[in-house]
Amino acid sequence: MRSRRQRYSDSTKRALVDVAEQLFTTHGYSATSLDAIVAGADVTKGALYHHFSGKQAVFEAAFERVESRASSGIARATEGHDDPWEKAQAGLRAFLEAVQEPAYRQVVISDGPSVLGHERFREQEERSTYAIVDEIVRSALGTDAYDLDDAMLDTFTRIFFGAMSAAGGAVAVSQDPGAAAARVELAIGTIMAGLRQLLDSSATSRR
Amino acid sequence: MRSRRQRYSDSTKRALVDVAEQLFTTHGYSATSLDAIVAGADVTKGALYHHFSGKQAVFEAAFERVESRASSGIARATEGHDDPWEKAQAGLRAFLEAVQEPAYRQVVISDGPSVLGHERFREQEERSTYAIVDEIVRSALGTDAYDLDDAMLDTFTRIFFGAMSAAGGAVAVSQDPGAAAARVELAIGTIMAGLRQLLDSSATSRR
DNA sequence: CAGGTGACATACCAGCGGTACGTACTCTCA
DNA sequence: TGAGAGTACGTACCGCTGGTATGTCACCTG
Repeated sequence: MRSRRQRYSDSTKRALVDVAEQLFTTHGYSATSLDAIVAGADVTKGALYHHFSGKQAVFEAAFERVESRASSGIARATEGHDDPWEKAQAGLRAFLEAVQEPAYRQVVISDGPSVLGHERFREQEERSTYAIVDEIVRSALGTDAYDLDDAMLDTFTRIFFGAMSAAGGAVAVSQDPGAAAARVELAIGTIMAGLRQLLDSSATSRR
Repeated sequence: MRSRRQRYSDSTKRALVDVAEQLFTTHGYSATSLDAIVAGADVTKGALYHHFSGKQAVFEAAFERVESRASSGIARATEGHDDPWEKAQAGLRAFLEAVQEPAYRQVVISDGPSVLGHERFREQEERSTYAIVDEIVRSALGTDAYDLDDAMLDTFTRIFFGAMSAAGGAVAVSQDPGAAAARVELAIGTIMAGLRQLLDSSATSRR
């Protein structure tokens, strides 16, 4: 059992991240002031600077939470699929769902890259959603029969991840997200089917 | 001939955008102060606020310039190709070149979305680089034989544009950009070939 | 129970974007 | 041609923001 002091500390920290996530989501990073955050959490700046090194660190905490929520949702959707191509479809569907959440759109997609810097942003992503995509791509394309080396598999992951992110953004701003998501699934499904067919045929001819 | 006053006015405005583009490129949007911009252009804030409504408007002017440079480079590369699939390859290559320019990476890719907002950012893009990709996609997939409606063509454009952007980012940060670009060309080329083959076969079977 | 330390609160600062206002130059037209 | 209007700035200032320095008090430990 943590000490009483520790429990108080944890709760204020959590309150700060709670409020920060909400304000960052609704107003964006630069339009959210530290004063607003500490006022919402009912503490003062002293408390905030005791727990975090600055505004960016608060953002980072909120960012991690939003992203881990999204990635765990996707991971759950991809479980229990044996066929990698089916798994890819399920993952894509879950990804398109996750990207609709306002917090994800604002905090991760919109503010994430510029606030954390592309470097750190990529590090974060590679440990969550990107990792899932990478795993799917490798299970689908990484067989010896296709003869793709590591760098090429990486390239394919990057491409698919970029395609999904862009498509997700389009779905999110669409008037009819359901129809848009269906189109995206169809389009990417077609691309995957074509890729699969091509790789299969070249694999047999090489044999 | 414009009046003497007009010429003076134009030159200071251009000087402001020149300096702003450079500072935004090297330090990013938020780390660039208006004081630094006006000092670099050797004027005062009064001049800046006479020509622009604020910091964001200055950024927008720099943004448009950087992007039009990039898109005109891509447009030039795609000229004179009859076969749409060849045109696509040439466009992709030029895109991967353009994305390496520091100004494009920082101003357009990194700061663009969050500073302008995704809404305005997309409007800008749809009038330049995105429009080129859209045109290529439509010339390649928009034939009656493939039976894709307008919304599906839009979806494919979004997907390819996202894939190219992500791939371009990866190329830009790579230690060996040349090799990375070659891998991207190969990967996207494979995807396009597979898509083409699949669409061709389903088009003939439908006939 | 005395000293140390963790968990904040308070007061303050420099720098930032933005504004109000002043001024000099130039173009227009009676 | 010269007086008024408008353009193209310069100067001075303001409120707010992120960040810091320092104080205070509850709690834990020996």
